[in-house]
Amino acid sequence: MLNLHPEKRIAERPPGRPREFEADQALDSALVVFSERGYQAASIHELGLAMKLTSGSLYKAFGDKRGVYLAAIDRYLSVRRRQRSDEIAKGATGRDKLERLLAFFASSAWGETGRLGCIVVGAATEIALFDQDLADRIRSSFERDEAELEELIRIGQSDGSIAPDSEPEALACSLLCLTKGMRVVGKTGRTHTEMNAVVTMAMKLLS
Amino acid sequence: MLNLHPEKRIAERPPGRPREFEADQALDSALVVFSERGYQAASIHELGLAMKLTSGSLYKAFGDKRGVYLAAIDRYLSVRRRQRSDEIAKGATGRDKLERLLAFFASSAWGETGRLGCIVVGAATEIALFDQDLADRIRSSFERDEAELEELIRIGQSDGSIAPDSEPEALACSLLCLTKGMRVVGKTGRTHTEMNAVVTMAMKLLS
DNA sequence: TTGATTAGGAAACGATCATTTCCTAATCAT
DNA sequence: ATGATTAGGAAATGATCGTTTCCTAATCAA
Repeated sequence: MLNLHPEKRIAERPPGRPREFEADQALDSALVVFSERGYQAASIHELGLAMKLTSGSLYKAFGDKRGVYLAAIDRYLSVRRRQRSDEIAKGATGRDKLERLLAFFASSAWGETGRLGCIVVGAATEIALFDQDLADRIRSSFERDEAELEELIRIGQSDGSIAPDSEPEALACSLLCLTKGMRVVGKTGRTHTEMNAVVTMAMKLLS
Repeated sequence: MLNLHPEKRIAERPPGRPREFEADQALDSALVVFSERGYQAASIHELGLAMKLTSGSLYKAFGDKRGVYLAAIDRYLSVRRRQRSDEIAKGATGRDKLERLLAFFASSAWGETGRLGCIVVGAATEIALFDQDLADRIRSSFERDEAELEELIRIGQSDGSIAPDSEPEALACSLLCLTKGMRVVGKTGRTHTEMNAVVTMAMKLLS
């Protein structure tokens, strides 16, 4: 008898011995190592310890160190995007949505989370110049952030919660710089209060 | 006869074979390598090529790789501080001084200079967590930047060029984040126009 | 049960890297 | 001129790192 849904069966359980680890969970552990140490300083051994994998399994699952890094970045971007859109959805007006988004960035920039740093910011400063694939990822992530900011500004201008006279493009670029900078400054150890004050200050730009 | 000024003679020409390179010039070359590659990825060989020094001379002059890095950072901070205070001195009012300072940061964040990146931002994201000496350097550099911004804001409030109602501390922290973020975003390749627009936008915060 | 397939994991490999060693070269004081 | 001192530089060293190899273990299909 013909198997009418072979791809479904394979999706449910691929051939061979099953993995003993959750890829996403392992990548979350790798993310911590990469975030605080950067790409170059994170050794395979150190990654293996954090991910609870030996070098062999790690290479079998992700190809090479760069593969782990790219997968960790993709995982990070995916999780953050979901969290962000959840936050934005809670806002009623464009202004409210934007403030929630800025507050979301701020909440990652203080205390221990702030010290950990942002893997995307790290990638931008460390290797964006020497890895085209990675450079494209970073660039498109930044463009997405910027476009999201600009969209919220336009929404706010439409619903009257944001002054119509400021240019959405320039404002979005400025807020992009501000949020990325918060992650850099946050590496030196900042407080919740300080980062909240930055958000409050940024909101003044919307009049 | 007693040499009444031995320290002066030594300062003019120390004993032994003289150096065949200018330390500051070599550090400027090292700075380029460290800025674009970061600390870990910059190899001694690569540094030697850029600085036109062999490993031996490099170790004799700077101790080790970390010594080159710290010296390059100190050189960078010293040069930038001089350029900055020169720019600030040109401004008449507090507002004018502040705008010149922001424009100075912006001028390093676009085009090829922007792609090169900032060694201090790189150090903050890459190794600030694992090197106390370096962490202190980064922190004090950021604190100095922030204090300078705050001072200019207060000057502007005194001479009436900046609105008296905004809090200098929160504003300085925000501008610190903004300027550091410009260097991160600048790594992805931005235009003079974009970065100028960010400065213009930031100036709106001053009323 | 057997074969195919994939994961787990220890060990080894080859390359690279930071650092040291050791010799030569240049300068100054005597 | 000679000794002391420091720089220049090639070569070697020891460690580490990313990666591969190879064997065992687990799962499914037949």
